[in-house]
Amino acid sequence: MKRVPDSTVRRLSLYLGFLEELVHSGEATVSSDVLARLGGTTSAQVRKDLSIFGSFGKRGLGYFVPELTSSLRSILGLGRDWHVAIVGAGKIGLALAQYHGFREKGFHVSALYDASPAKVGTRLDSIPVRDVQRLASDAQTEHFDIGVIAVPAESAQAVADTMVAAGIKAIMNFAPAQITVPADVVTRTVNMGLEFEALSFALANLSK
Amino acid sequence: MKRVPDSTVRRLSLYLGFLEELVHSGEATVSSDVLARLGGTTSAQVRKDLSIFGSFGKRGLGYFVPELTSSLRSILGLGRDWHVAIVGAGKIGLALAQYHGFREKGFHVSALYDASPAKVGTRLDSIPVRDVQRLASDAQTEHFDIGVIAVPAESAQAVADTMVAAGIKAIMNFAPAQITVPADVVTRTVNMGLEFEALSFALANLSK
DNA sequence: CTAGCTTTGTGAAGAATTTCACAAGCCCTG
DNA sequence: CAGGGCTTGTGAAATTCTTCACAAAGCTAG
Repeated sequence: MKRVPDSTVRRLSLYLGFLEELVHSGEATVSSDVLARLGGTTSAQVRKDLSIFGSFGKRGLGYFVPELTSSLRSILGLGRDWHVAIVGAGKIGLALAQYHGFREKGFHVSALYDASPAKVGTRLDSIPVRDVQRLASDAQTEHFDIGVIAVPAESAQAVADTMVAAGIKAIMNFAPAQITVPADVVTRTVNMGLEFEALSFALANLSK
Repeated sequence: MKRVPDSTVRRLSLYLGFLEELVHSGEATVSSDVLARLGGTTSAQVRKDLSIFGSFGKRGLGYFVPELTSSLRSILGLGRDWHVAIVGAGKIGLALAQYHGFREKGFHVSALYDASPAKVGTRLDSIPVRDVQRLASDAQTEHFDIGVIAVPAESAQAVADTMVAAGIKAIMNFAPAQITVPADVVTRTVNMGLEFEALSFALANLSK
């Protein structure tokens, strides 16, 4: 398939969010111009983004909201449930495990791991916290699509390695560390420190 | 000043992280090639990134680690403390308030706000949770550099408006919502849902 | 002091992404 | 069913970002 810019995927997710609101409010159609305004971009950009995947609109009319919504869902792979294993029952791990927005989007937290004996055995919202050493063997019976790293930077690479060994092909990393994985594994790192530093940079250079 | 690509700022933050480790391990100099390898980019990219801000290296030798570290700190505006006000004492708000990494980077959480009477008046790590209605008046005596939005999507825009009214010029938004602010206010939105959807897209299209 | 090795800084080339601009298609009105 | 008004889809242009490639400069050894 044609290479899809990361920025496009990001925007498609945004459009999907708006479309879901539009479905809710009963709008039948929407134009690229309206989507653009909601998403802070241009109508040409919206059309280009969509055109990568096909032709979804009707000239003179726009896009049918329910149709486009389900097309985007399918493009983004949201038509199914993804099984998520979170490693790290600290603040971030727990916040994610409890966040219901994910469940609705099809991300189902099916397991929660930690290395600390104090946490292993406790429960969170009916999800038991298991020993991270069991991850690889658990993965043979349960299937995990996505692994979430929510541990301190020092252990991030070790956890990533465990996940790779367990056959997980997609890793979301919340640790402020660079992780390396084989080419057939996808990773994304969310580093809040970086975001704040970008804000700091912008503030420091506001006037210039 | 010359426009600085967002991607460059991001990488500079990364480099800074590596440099801090190198300072720690006592390295005297570092080459663009080493930084590139640590950051998963190319040496030319590292040099271009730095060249936007000046000339920091010595030909044939590389960069002096302590010098470059402090240059980057200063470029990123990390030479000083930023006063942060968090609105929303839910999971994300609390996780941020308690995260010590920020304090070390100069981000000082000086106030925590919430709208719920049940939370107002409680304390977290010595930080009292105050009523969000007080934000604007508090801002007249205390100065807040950065506002963090950690509330549900529905109230995000209202909180942003309050922050703008309080004179805050930089907003970090963790709510899954688009917020609009005047042109002289900087915002960044961290939307975890979007990140997971990007992972979902990648998974769904792995083979193609 | 010179030769050889290394590494920076940077124009210029190349690649990727965004914006422009317009023909083609669809709907509605009369 | 013809004309006017919209809105899409898309090549082409413009812009932005990355990579290339090499002269300039520093360091070391002899």
